[in-house]
Amino acid sequence: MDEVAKLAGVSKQTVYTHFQNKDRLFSAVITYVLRQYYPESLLNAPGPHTIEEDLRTIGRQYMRLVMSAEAISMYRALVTAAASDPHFSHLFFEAGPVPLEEDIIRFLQQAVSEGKLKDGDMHQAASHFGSLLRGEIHFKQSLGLIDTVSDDEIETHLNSCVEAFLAIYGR
Amino acid sequence: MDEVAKLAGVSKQTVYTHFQNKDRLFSAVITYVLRQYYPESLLNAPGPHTIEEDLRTIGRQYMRLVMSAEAISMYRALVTAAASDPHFSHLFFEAGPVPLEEDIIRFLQQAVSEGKLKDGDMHQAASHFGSLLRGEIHFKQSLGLIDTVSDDEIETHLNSCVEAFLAIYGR
DNA sequence: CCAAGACTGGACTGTCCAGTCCAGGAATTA
DNA sequence: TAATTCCTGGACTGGACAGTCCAGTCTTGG
Repeated sequence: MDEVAKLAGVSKQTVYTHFQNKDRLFSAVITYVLRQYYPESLLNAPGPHTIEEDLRTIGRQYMRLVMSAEAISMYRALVTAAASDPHFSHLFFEAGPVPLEEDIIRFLQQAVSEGKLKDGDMHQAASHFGSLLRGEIHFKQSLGLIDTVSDDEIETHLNSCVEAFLAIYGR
Repeated sequence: MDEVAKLAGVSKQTVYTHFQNKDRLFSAVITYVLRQYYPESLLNAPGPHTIEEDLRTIGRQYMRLVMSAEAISMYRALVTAAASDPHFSHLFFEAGPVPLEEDIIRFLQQAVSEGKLKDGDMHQAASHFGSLLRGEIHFKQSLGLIDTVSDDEIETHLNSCVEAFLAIYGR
C-alpha cells in the first residue's frame, strides 16, 4: 500500500479514503483491468474468413492476453489469494473467462451452423481450445520458468493448436 | 514453522537443526513428495491393450495426481514463491513434469512404432495431451473455484480428452 | 476572503512470522 | 556417576506490512 500511494503520487491516507482497504482496492483493480483488456469483439474484422483464419485470430488474441506479464502477475496474485479465500477469483472469473468463453461458444455455434465445424458439445470444444492454447507455456509462466513469450513462439504454438482443434472438431 | 514443529511433535529448534531454514525444508518437501507420488510406471499392467485403454490409464493417473488436494496446494505455493524466485519451481519441474513427460513421450513413440498413432512431433503430442487433461478443471482448482473432483467428473473429462487426442494423433 | 473539506508526510499501532536464544530436562556414553 | 549431547518449551528479536492518527497545508466555492 505504501508503494501504491507512492506510485500514485499521493499519500497513503488518500488511497485509503478512495478505497476502504486493500481488498477493495484489489477488487477495483480486477474489474478495471478486465474492462480494459477484454477483447472488444473476437470477430470484428470484415470480410469472409475461413474457419482456420478465424480460429487463428481468436487464438492469437487469447494467447497474447493470457501470457502478458500483467495477466500472469494477476493470475499469481489470484492463486495466492485463493489459498485462503476464492472471493477475488470469482470476481475475476465472472468478469473475464466466463463471458469470453460464451463469446467463443457463440462463434463456434455460428461456424457449426455454417457447416464449417462438426456439430457437438461446443462448451467442451471451447474448453479444449482454451486448454490447448494456454498449454504448457502458461503452466511454465505461472511457475516463473518462462517470462516473455516471443511472437514466433506464440505463432508456432498457435498453429499446432488450431491444427489440433480442427482435427478434433473440423469437418 | 510453528505449526510444522507442532505437527511433528517436536520443538521448533529441532526442526531448525534438521533444516537450516524454511526454504531448505520446502525443498526437501518437494523432492520427498515427488518421489512418493511419481507414478512407478505408466504401463505396468500386463496384457495387450488398445492405445485407447492405455491413454485412458495414463490420463487417469495424471489427472488424479494433478488434481489432488496436495498437488493443488503445492502448485499454489510454487506459484506464490515464483513471484519472487523460481528456484523451487525449477526443483519441482525437473523432479516431476520433465521426467513424466519423457515417460509419456517414450510411450507415444512406442505406439507410433507399433502403428497405433500417426508419426509426428511426440513432444508436442505429449504437451497437448497434458494440457487437455489439466484443462479448465485444473485452472479453476488453482483459483479455488473448485476443490474436490469426483471420479465421475474425472472419467467424463478423461473420455473427452482421449477422444480428442486420438482425433488429432490417432491413425 | 474565509471556512470547509481534501491532501500531505510521516510517525505510530498491531499483527504476523522466520529465525534465535536460553534454561532446564532426558537420554546416552565413558 | 559424571559428562556430553540432544531435545523441549517458550520467550524474544527483527522485519514486513495493513491500517490509523494527527498536525499542518492546500484548494475551492460561496
